[in-house]
Amino acid sequence: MDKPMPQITDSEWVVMKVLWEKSPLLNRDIIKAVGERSTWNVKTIDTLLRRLVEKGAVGYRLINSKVREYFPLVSHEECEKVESETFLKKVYDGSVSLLIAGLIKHQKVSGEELEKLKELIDFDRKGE
Amino acid sequence: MDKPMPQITDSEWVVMKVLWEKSPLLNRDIIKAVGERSTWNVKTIDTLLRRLVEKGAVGYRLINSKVREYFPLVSHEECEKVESETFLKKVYDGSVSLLIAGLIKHQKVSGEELEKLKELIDFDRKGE
DNA sequence: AAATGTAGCTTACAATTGTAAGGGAGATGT
DNA sequence: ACATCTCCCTTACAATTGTAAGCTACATTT
Repeated sequence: MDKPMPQITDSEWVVMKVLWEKSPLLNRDIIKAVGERSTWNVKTIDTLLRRLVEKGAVGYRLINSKVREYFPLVSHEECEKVESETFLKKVYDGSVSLLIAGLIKHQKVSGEELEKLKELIDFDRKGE
Repeated sequence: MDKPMPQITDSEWVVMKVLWEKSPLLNRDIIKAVGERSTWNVKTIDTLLRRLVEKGAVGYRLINSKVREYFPLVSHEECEKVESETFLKKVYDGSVSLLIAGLIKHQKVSGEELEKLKELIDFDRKGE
């Protein structure tokens, strides 16, 4: 019964992140929150939201005949996973090791982050 | 004098990877190598290559008046970096820790990879 | 030299994406 | 009740992308 995950574009991700953070939200609250994270025109945000509804990534409940409460229909985790897989495959042929090596090479990993990372790894290994 | 990095699409990445692996290459060799990694029609690969030349991501030398030898004009590393940054920003607000946590959560990191990863990290830290 | 193959140039064409404008109908303020 | 505001629906429109086909001119083979 799984529908294929809808394709969520870069711009749409911004809207989704707002809804994943807190939902349900009214249109105006979405506009406001997205507005803080972008310079898009209200109409543009409107379009993004509408497209997300069309794609089945966002749903809503009617509050009254004209006002809706929006909420995500796809989970943050699921979308993260799909995006990560696509990216990994495209750039690193699916190899996480290569990805990490790349991040380090490009100095995307600070010393502090390396520490956290080690903790994460150690924590994860206990579960094996 | 840096030109802005050309935008390289998903399909184009496949062609670039072939050229990064080995170059210069003749058209037919590119067709062959890409053909092994996709089901695209020759004409499609042709178009991708042409677009890459237009974008300035690929250059060529004339071997004779009709045959060219192609090679990358943008480095693998630079492109990796741009893609990684775009992806990180889009999905994880730029946080590498969140990315790693996500990869682990989605079980993209095998036990074996965790080991390699630790080595990488330890190696990297020696350089600090 | 004629035939054939190969590569490059031009064109195609729909879907997706980024970025919005216009209009109408119900909700709300005064 | 009238004006105004919100919100939703329809439409726009160019650029990019995926996916090719057709034509042409050298190059190579016989």
